Amino acid sequence: MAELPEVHTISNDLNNLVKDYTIDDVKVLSNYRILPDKDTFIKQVKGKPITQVTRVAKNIIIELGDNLNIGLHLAMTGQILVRNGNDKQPNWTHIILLLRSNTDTQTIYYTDMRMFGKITLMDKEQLQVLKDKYGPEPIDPNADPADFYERIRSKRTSIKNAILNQAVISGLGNIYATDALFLARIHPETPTQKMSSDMANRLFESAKNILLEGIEHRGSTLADKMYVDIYGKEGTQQNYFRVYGKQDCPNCATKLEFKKVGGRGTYFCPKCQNLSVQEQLF
DNA sequence: ATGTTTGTTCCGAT
DNA sequence: CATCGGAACAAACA
Repeated sequence: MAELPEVHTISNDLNNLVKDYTIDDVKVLSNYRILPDKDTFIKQVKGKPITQVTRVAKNIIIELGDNLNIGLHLAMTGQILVRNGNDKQPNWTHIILLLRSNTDTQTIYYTDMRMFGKITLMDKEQLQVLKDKYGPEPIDPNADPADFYERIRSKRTSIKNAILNQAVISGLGNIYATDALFLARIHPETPTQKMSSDMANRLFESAKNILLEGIEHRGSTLADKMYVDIYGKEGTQQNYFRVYGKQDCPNCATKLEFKKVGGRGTYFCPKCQNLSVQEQLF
């Protein structure tokens, strides 16, 4: 659920709220996946100041200074929620952080319905290893479309599969990838080997634009409401979806096709995103 | 009730 | 040996 725009919104808000707070107490309520292990996590984190909250691809990084970082991956149903101390504990809470500044306290709940996410304690070196796993982000001003093209062409799969591979390009998930392909007018099943540099440029630009739009709209909240910001508020990008979850092409009103590509539900316009049209362009 | 659902990793096949 | 596709992970909903 949490793709780049959602993680970006959460990490920004969290940084604004709790930067320079101290972690007063940590409660772990389940056998959630915590690395290296639960006891080490509690011991290492307790009493540490939060120097900054940042983001690496779809990971939230809570920097504690002293060469220590907490990496949070929300996967599909993870949430970070701020509630008043006397509010009811949210469903599926696994971890509670009690934070304190000179003048204020905050309670942060980490929840995850399906428990696909994980929490990793990392030193500087491990954080670098994590960063190195990821391809460039389309929203990075330094990212190079020509490099993107090379990465695409090094794969032998569908373009949809390739852009969901975070080592090729990071930040896209199924929803934004689907809309990015529509905006670039590229059929999701186009073999990467058939991508022209012009198609790659278009796709890179579309991916950048759709992710920036998602950030502007503070992410997308689907019917299941699994993504909300740290205050429990929904995003609005779902109101701007081009083809994801839609019936008809917003461009030509043709009935959209739906099929599994790489195991993921994929919507596309058979007319606007037509393989043979692309070959003509090439 | 069986089939779906957002992300990632791992295993078997190619 | 490297790479790719698909299953698996867990839970809720239709």
